[in-house]
Amino acid sequence: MNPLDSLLRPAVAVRASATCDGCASRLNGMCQPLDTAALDDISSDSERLRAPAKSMVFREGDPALRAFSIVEGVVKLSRLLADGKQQVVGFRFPGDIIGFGTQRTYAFDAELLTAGHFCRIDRRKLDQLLRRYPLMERRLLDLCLQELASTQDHLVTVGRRSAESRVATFLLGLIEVHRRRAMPLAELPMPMTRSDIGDFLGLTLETVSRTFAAFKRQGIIAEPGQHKLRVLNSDALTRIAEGDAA
Amino acid sequence: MNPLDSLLRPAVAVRASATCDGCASRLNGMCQPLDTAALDDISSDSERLRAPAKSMVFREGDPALRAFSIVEGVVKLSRLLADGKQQVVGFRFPGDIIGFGTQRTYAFDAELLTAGHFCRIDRRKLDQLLRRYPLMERRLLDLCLQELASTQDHLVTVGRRSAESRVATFLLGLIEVHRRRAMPLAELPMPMTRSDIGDFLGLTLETVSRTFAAFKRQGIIAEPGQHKLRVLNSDALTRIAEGDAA
DNA sequence: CGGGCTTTTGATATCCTTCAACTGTTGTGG
DNA sequence: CCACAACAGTTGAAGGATATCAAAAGCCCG
Repeated sequence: MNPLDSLLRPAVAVRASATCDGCASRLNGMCQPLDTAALDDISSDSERLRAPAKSMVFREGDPALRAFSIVEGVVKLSRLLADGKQQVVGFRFPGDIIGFGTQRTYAFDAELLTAGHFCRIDRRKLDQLLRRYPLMERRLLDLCLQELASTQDHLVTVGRRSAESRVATFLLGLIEVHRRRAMPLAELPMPMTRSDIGDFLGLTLETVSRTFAAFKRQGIIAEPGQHKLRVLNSDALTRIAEGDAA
Repeated sequence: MNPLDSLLRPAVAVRASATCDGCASRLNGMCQPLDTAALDDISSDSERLRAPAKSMVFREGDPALRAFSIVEGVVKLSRLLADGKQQVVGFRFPGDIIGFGTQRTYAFDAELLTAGHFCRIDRRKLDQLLRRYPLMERRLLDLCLQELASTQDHLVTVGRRSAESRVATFLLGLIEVHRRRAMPLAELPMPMTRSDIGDFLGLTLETVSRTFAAFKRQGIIAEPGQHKLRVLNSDALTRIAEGDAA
């Protein structure tokens, strides 16, 4: 398992698969094993919606009444700590599914970092679908296991690595997210703030800022504009991520 | 979600449920929703086995040919890093299930810390069972989601807390593990080494040792013998775990 | 009894946090 | 449209928490 997967979702590649259309096509990850009839079911049971940047998709503890498939936008998943700090559990991108599962309530906050566009399906309807199409349940289990594996990877990153290594790992993850989606790699959008990244990596925002500055000085990355990232030397990032100082 | 859950497994309480007998009774967590016929199926499909302390139940990357239900013993789950360090992902106790899922290979090493006693079921047989009893698949998904939630909790612990707070959280988790199993709380077995605990909490073994020493000095805990723990003031632990220095 | 762990404890080093000031950016209402 | 407030990012200096290195003591197994 690749340590970069920390911020990747299950290999929910946005396939250009035919049978899925409209909104349902984006539930791809979930629907992969289904036939056309099933997809029709889902299409009719789900609805699209838009939301502005900085709005909450759902909050930790809210009754988990629906699952969301991200069509457009970047979502930050986080939990609040007693002392007011937050731990960012991950970032989610188009094609990812959030809020699925069988728990009563959501386990974390989901906040949009950019304007967003979702496909939403009611929990009860999802349950019906699961009953009707057992393969979907298997698929959901797969997704969950992959998510578990990537969370464990992230645990390794946060628990045992230097600040430089953590930031390098984060950046490589960002690249991978876009590569898997076959999106242009020249200039990656990076809507999260230094603070978000710090809360994800277990660092302060100052340390993140300094590390970015160092990487820029070394010509490893560039930031051609706000929230835009250009990776100039990903090999160097790989080396740094792997923990060597050499 | 309780931060202590980090080292707890899904609420696989060992119910004194009747229908489950012999080996299958310990697959309780998995079988919970099943009827007697199904349990017979499982009983006949699973086998018991014993293994000595320090033996490996399975290794990261091995083909995931079977799932194990722990009847007796404590198992350490860990992943190896490039630089030779290890990250301990969690500890598992009697009643817990390890190695289940739909992945091709195991995602981590599973090593016995004590002598152990398992119930083992073949992956192919498990798949057949899942096909035959869809409820079991749902149950597996539940387990996975709970595991995910507790891993995220642990992420918070490792990412954002002081050494004292991490150790306190670990100890509270140990208490909770035993409480849930209705085992005697006066003197907890604690088979893991300082090094294991450090690798779990993202600390060095020296820091763990010093923190234990400090807690003993303050009369919060005692170690009446090797690998035995007595918690004298769990309120203090709770306070420390919650991150205050006050 | 001896060898190899594990644990403890000390001294020192270092990485990261904290605190603080300043700059740059964005969005908003006059 | 500009001024200003709020927010995001940068940079510096100092201090602290934890890692690292080292040595000795305790414990278990053969």
